[in-house]
Amino acid sequence: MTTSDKKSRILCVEDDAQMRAFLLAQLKARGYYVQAVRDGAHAIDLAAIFEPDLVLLDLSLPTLDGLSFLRRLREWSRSPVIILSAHDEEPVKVKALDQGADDYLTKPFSLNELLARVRVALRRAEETERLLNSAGKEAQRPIYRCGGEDGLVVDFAHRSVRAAGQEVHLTPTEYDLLCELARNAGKVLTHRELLQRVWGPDYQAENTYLRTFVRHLRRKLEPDPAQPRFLHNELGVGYFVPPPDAPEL
Amino acid sequence: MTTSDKKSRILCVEDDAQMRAFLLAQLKARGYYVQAVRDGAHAIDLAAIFEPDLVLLDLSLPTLDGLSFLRRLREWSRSPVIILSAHDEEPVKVKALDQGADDYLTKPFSLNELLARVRVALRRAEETERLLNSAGKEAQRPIYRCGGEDGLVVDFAHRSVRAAGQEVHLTPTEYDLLCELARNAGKVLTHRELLQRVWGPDYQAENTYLRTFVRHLRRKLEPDPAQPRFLHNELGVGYFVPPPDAPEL
DNA sequence: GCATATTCACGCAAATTTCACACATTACAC
DNA sequence: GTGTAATGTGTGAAATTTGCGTGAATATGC
Repeated sequence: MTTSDKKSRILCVEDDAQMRAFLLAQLKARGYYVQAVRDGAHAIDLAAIFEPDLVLLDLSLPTLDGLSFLRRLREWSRSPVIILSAHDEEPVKVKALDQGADDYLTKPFSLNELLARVRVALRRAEETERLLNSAGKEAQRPIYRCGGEDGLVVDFAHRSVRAAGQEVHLTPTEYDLLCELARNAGKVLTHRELLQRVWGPDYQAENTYLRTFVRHLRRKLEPDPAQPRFLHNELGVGYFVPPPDAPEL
Repeated sequence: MTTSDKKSRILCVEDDAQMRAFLLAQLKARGYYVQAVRDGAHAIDLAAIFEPDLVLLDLSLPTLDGLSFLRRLREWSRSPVIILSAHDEEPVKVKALDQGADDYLTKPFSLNELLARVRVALRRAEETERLLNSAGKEAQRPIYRCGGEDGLVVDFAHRSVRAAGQEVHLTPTEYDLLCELARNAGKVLTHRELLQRVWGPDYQAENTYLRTFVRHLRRKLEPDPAQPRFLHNELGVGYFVPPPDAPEL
């Protein structure tokens, strides 16, 4: 085994107590550092503190279901997620995978296969980690800030947005769109890219959606929506937001 | 009209002719750039030339079986690999995953699930690509630079152009034309070539378009449009831009 | 019923296409 | 050499098409 000596951290989000105990035991026996939690709401808090290298996620959860948890997590974390579900329906799988899951196993599953897929996910994550470190790392900032004190601030972890110092409420789709732009600040994202990432792969031609939501965002964020400071259009190509302010020292 | 969303490249290694044709058709219909090949020995050669972003791999192949191909590929490539196999035995799955495969689907599989898992793999790969670019700074970002500090700079990744230190706005067609020239800097591109690549194969005779857009570009980029420094004409042949500056040491 | 998402149609601005013509360069004749 | 046609190139400005912002109407879900 040529892996680093540091234990990989696995967060296990599972409703069923028996299954939870089983996974906990098996994973710990393989030398992983495991935390288990029962419902989605707690899982979000725990994920922020624990910073897992991998998440095992049951889809049917109390308080906050698996897919919602996944979406929340993906707003600020790229940790791989393996879904463990009792449902074998194709549309559910496709949806989960498109919303950011890395793998999907149907219960009952083979323990050895699960372990193999865990190794795959951790192997990938470790690879990108190594690439980043060798290239001169720059961790993704958990906050986008632009335009100084009375400018625009997006806090990915808290899912909150401030404009001109005021907290602004955004609907889920509005927030997702803004996130996508803010995470690629300074780069023009094409209509296709935005539609695919926010609405999914079947909506790549629905330019009307984009226009509508861009308008909503501008109404809520821009001092003067007719002359955008943050949400710029590149005619015939797509949209972009300015690169973030240089962090002060 | 050319919308330059670069297609993802998929290599499909599959024994069965019918399945191969099916995958080829379905993937092409989704806008991927696909190459298909019948056996493992040829697949290795093709992978080296084609440089796929993703490999779909059948396990049972003539001349060189799937797992051997996978091991050979992994000696020099990190491209994600999805196994498509008729075998559902757990030990085979585990072995394939541990030898470097990223996913494993058992035939018969649902097309939509395969497509979703293809998207997952490509999404991951693209993410690490993006992280590398932002971390490695401009070192590996493709850029055309010519004429020193107050010269011409084209940043292909950000779709931005600077001339004489000033950011310049280009329309889609203007940008596409400049890109085509900058990508082949130092080489004269004929009228036909340029028209074909920017406007499409039906416009090879529309020399007026070229003249108009060359003029627009010169107005925006050249200090003195009447005496071009960057956008030169080869009388009776076509246009070209000078070779890029030698990278400083 | 309220908040959110989807869909539609119109006016305006930007980008592309099209046109008429001026200016160069080459080729050939004388 | 000079003159002249032929071809190719640069120019300005119209006509046309396309894309975006907008308000508002209609679904959908809690």
